[in-house]
Amino acid sequence: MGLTKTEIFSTEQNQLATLLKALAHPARIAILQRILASNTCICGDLVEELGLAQATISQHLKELKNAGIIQGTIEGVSVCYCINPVTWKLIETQMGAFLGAYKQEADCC
Amino acid sequence: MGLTKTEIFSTEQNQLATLLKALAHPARIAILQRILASNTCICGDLVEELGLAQATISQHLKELKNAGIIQGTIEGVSVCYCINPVTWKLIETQMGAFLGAYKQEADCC
DNA sequence: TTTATATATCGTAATATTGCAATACATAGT
DNA sequence: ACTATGTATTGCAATATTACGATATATAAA
Repeated sequence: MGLTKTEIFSTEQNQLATLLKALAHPARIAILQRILASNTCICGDLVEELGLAQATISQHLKELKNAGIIQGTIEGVSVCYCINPVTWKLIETQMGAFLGAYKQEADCC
Repeated sequence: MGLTKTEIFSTEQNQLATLLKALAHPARIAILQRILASNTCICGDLVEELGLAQATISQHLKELKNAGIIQGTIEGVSVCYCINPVTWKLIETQMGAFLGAYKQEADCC
């Protein structure tokens, strides 16, 4: 146990859950907001700006990369990260469909 | 360690992360989709339809309830669950702002 | 009151996540 | 080659999550 039973759910359910899990940490939200705010690559900077150790931030960046949410390019000594537009669009689409499925009708509870 | 450093992030970052975390499991997405599909309360039913033990589903329902995403009303022997419209709206707003902050400009990476 | 049914809680095992120090790696400049 | 700088990886401790059997609780029906 302690292992999610992915096999009993649909591919879309698992995919959306995986994407949301990658977003579901304040440090990763902060990292993404920092990238979004600059509207371009972010090279370095992140370690000084967030109050976390360099190893911790590198780990969060790796998770975002693994989920396909960001992509990195080596730029000399440092690495530049930016949003992966394809995955971002996917999140918007899947999340939009999920959230939009709620039609607020008569209150029942 | 093993404990998220919530104190170094903003209230909004922590709130969004908490809400997304509650959604970030295929079983909980499936539960919510089941409620959304019926467009009304769901009383019972969930245990037979998902392939998880009753205790496990009850635990997932509790997490969704704790996050304020669903609300339950005792209806005789069973309990009826439905979407909490306030929280659902909050998720839509916060997530919309977060995702909408991405303006796809020139590719840099 | 007893029984049946539905849901919640407890306890526990397996696994995952978070955070960081230490260290490795990789590139730029000297 | 050596050094400095930025990032990744490793190893580990603390904590959280997932799943479920067993059991408790609560209401309805007999």
